[in-house]
Amino acid sequence: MRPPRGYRSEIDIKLSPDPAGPYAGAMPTIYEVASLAGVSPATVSRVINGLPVSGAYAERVRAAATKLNFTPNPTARRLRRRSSQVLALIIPTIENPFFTSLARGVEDVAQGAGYSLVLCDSDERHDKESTYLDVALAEHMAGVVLVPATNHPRLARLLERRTPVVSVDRSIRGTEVDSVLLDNREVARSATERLYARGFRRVGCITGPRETETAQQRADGWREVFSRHHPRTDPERYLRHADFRVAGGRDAMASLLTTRRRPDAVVVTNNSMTVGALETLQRERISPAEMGLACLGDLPYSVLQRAGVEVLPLPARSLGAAAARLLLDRIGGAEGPAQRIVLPIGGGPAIPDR
Amino acid sequence: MRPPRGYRSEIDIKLSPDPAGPYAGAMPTIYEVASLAGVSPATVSRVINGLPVSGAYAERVRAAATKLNFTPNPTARRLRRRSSQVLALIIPTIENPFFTSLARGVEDVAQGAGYSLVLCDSDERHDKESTYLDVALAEHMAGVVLVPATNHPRLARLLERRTPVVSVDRSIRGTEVDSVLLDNREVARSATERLYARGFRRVGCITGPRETETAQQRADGWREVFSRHHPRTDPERYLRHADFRVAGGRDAMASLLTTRRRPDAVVVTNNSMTVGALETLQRERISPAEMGLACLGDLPYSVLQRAGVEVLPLPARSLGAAAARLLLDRIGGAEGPAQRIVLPIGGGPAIPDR
DNA sequence: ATGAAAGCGCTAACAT
DNA sequence: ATGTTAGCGCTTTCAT
Repeated sequence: MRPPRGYRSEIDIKLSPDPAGPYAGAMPTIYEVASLAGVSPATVSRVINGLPVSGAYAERVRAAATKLNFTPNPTARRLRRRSSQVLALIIPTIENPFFTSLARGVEDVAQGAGYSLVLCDSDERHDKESTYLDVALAEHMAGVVLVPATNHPRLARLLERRTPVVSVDRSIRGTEVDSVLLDNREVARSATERLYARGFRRVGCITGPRETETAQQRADGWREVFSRHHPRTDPERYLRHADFRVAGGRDAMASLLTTRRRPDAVVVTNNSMTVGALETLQRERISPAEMGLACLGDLPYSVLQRAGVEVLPLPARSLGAAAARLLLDRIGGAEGPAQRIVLPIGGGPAIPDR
Repeated sequence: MRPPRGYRSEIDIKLSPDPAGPYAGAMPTIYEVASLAGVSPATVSRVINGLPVSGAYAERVRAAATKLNFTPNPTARRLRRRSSQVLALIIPTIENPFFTSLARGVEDVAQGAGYSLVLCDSDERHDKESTYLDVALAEHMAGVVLVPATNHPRLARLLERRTPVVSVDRSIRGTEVDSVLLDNREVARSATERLYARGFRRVGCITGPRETETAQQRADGWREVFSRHHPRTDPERYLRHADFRVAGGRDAMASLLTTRRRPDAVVVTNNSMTVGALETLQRERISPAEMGLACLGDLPYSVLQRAGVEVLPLPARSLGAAAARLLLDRIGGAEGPAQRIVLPIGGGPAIPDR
């Protein structure tokens, strides 16, 4: 029998939670609740956790807990249970609205299920991502939603410990984890076709890094349509790889403008690069009629109708929500091979993205 | 003497970290490191924490720790120390780039000092904010950076436990906490003056909710300049209160357009409402020459030079960084009355905001 | 159904 | 300088 801080025997009458006591600010523990209710700490624990306890006891414990303003200490709980009610979400950058939307989707689902969410910004860097995965491991997080910064994230230790991981937006080579993806090829195809339908004659493409899956797939979609329209032209002449950032889009557009027989429209495969591309067009005073533009993904803080930019919204929020649901299923013990969900793009998500 | 999992007496020869053992995925503990190094757990703890240990021992412990891939369990540590290396940042919405920029500022400083950051989205709601504050308390966070959703956040319990709190961007009525603010009045004044300088004759204003401090201060700045130009006009006729969101800006601009002797320019006091205002102008086909616009804060995903919008950047990132520094000072034990830092707006922050 | 007690992994007296 | 040990607050056998 140990004498924990604040423990009171049944004889002790002074039961008030002396608010200005020597340990002002200390949270009450189950021991204090137990002695106030006249039961054992174990019984308090059972009540908190919804295990079978006789009605009378349960009531007394609840009353005591309320009176003392008791909240179970999550740290102690986590140490003992070796698990927590916390999910990690690792995104490549918090400053791209696509990922903040995705985060909202994850958060909606997580919160609805009683989990809290820790948001981590990997800054598109393998080392930071790795660090956060270690944190998730060390902190005994219940699961991880990951937008991988590379296609070989260090998941080994996490998976060894059977912590569920779901990858979103980008897939992971080799490792068997659930993933929620977009039909990138289809969305790029559709964007390209719209520009041709609007009457443009030669549609170029600005996509992301060569080694990035989404960048490749989107380029593939564009290439397919382009080659149909220009069977004799090498599509690579009209394709630029940038880095998915504003500056990259700016430079890539500048480069396309100097191409011999330059394109009269461009598909830009993400929101940030579109902003850059527009900046270049503006600087060169090239009107929307001279150079058409399609953007994959929303530009939430832009007002672009006037500029005639063809925007193809991507269901970022749904992506996050679907990933979170998949993760919660696994946490709940769902077995079976890794799932691979591809979200429809045109179909309109149940949860609107803005 | 207890026999912890994985504990090995000095006699035990089998010292390899059997990777596929019965507890696959279990993290090594200081006990395992201790026995591998042939020292006591306390010594391991001392080495980890940089307390004085003889060179030879320290070396052996480090070798053992490396070999076992040991990481101290943060949960156990937190339980024991009653404190953690984690900061909370509570923002009203992750979907406004102003706050994500601010978050980057906090993160930069936090990470530099070895703290991790938990980002929470209060959704501008008092109840969610309150919940996150409770989480911060229960999780023994080292400190909280708060963009208050209301001017009376529930800080009592946190402060009772002497957890440092810094408010950013908005101040807190009554409570004595450090705060980092902008000179909202000045920035609004400056925006208004620019529009008059550009030749507009009657500059209206769209600001945030009546009860919000920043909304009031910005409106005050506008009112001051407006009244100087129109001493006989009631400024309230040219002021609209909205909710700092896109839809609010849209409606407020629509309302201003129907005003008798309507304004020929408008100061909009945040980025989101500016987007809404622009949408209305576009729909009504009102050109930038007919209706001037100034926006308080960056519009990172917009390309607005063409639209002639006067953008006044706000040092969001610096705001976050300054708040984090203040917080770390307090965590480090800095005493003294609550500080109130007002960041210069025009002066150009040391850390650029994009 | 309830209680006693061990122990999650670590740190901090205290003893040596 | 190093080791022993109690205990942070909780959950969970194991008895009763």
